[in-house]
Amino acid sequence: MTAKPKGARNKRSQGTDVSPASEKGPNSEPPLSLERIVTTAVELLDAHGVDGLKMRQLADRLGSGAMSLYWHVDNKEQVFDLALDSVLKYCGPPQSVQSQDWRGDVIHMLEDWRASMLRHPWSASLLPRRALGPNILGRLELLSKTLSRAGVTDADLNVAIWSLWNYVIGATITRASFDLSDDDRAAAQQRLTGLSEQYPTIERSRLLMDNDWDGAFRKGLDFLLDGLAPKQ
Amino acid sequence: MTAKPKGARNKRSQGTDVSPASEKGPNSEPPLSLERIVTTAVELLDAHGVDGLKMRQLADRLGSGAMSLYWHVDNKEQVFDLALDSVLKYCGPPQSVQSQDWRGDVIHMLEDWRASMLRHPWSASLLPRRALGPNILGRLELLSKTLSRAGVTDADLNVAIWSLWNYVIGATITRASFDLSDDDRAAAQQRLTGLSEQYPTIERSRLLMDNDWDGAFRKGLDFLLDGLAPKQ
DNA sequence: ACCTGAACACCGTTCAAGT
DNA sequence: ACCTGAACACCGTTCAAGT
Repeated sequence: MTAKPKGARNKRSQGTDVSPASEKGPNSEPPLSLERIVTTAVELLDAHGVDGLKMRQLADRLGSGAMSLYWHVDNKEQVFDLALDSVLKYCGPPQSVQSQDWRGDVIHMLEDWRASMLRHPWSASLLPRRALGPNILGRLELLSKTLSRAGVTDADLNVAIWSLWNYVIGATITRASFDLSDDDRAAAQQRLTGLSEQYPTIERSRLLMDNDWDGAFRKGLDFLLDGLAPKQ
Repeated sequence: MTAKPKGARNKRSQGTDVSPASEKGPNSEPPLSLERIVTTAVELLDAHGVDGLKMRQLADRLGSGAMSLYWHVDNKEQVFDLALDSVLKYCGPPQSVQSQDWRGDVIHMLEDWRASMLRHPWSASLLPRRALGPNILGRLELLSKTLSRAGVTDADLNVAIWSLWNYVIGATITRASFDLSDDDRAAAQQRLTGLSEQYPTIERSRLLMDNDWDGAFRKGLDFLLDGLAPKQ
């Protein structure tokens, strides 16, 4: 329960000639900071997935002793929270000054959200289980404001937001986990072919292969928006 | 790589007077079987969540030595696969003989699917990450067949199925994880209230509380079906 | 204020062995 | 064919201590 540093603070010049970033020099590392911990955690998560993030390995990669992390961070859960939200920052649509195209703005934000999560395939499945960080709250606030301005009533607002949330989360988790396991997917389709008399329809359409995920995502999103918001 | 039993086989009479089912009698347990393992695994998952299932505890609860499980099962992953699919069985709509109401049939199956997963809150988040078992494949086959009969062309079929899948998965995972942590949710809304100048819109609509999840689910589903399938 | 190594509790799984 | 205990490798975290 002792006080701990919260925000990121000191930016230091990077001019000194250290070994290339991919090297694990056992010395001459900059001191630990929340910033460095989160950056490195994201790298490890990208490389090894949710189950592949180990506190010891993370400390090792940062060039510090195994237990030094625990001064900056309460526990592993918090590392997940920070890494997750760090990946969800949104900078807004291209030219944003009170755009008239609310639908375009919504689609831009949601497609960017999905793309950010697909760049870090561990993130989507983590998001529903963790506390909502500032970046994801910022996205929800922006979404609310845009839909509200587009004419969605307060009574319908929460339904609209959660429908879109559900759709984006489901689509991204599914897409990411199918991406993770190409072999598994092929094996599954293979196994399915062996049982083609039990599952003739999905076997015929090759449901588990050859899908236009991006197109399908956009199409379903259009249908939802058609229903959720009044046509202008 | 030695041969192992696959299907469930011997049904044995249960007439002998043993201790009541909730007792952990150290002896007089029936022998291990895939069936018993899966049933007990589901119980433990319901009680303690995904992270709360331990192989030792599972064996203990079954009244057998810690390592006996590994004769019936390859590893913990397989326990997850079996428990997951066991929870997804579908018995079909009420009176099913070639129903004319394809839309009602689809909605019935999807709402039943969602309800089954909500009864076992660990299941939804597991489903996208694991291999597809026979029960979930059966649901997808039925969905394909119904939509196909309703006039969805082969070219549009996969898009339709995945859109619905994404929506159901996203909605259920989100709902289940919010259910799991009532306190956390209240705390989150509380924290949000403290930052109301940063997130005024979602604060005002109390996005994180008081939601009609069932109604929202049904509404979004209707919108999707409107878009995906031709009006009759 | 910041970092560290030793140690603890826990957990999945291998293995050689029992019946 | 089916079950078992001992043992291994691994991992998050506590603690008492260093600078």
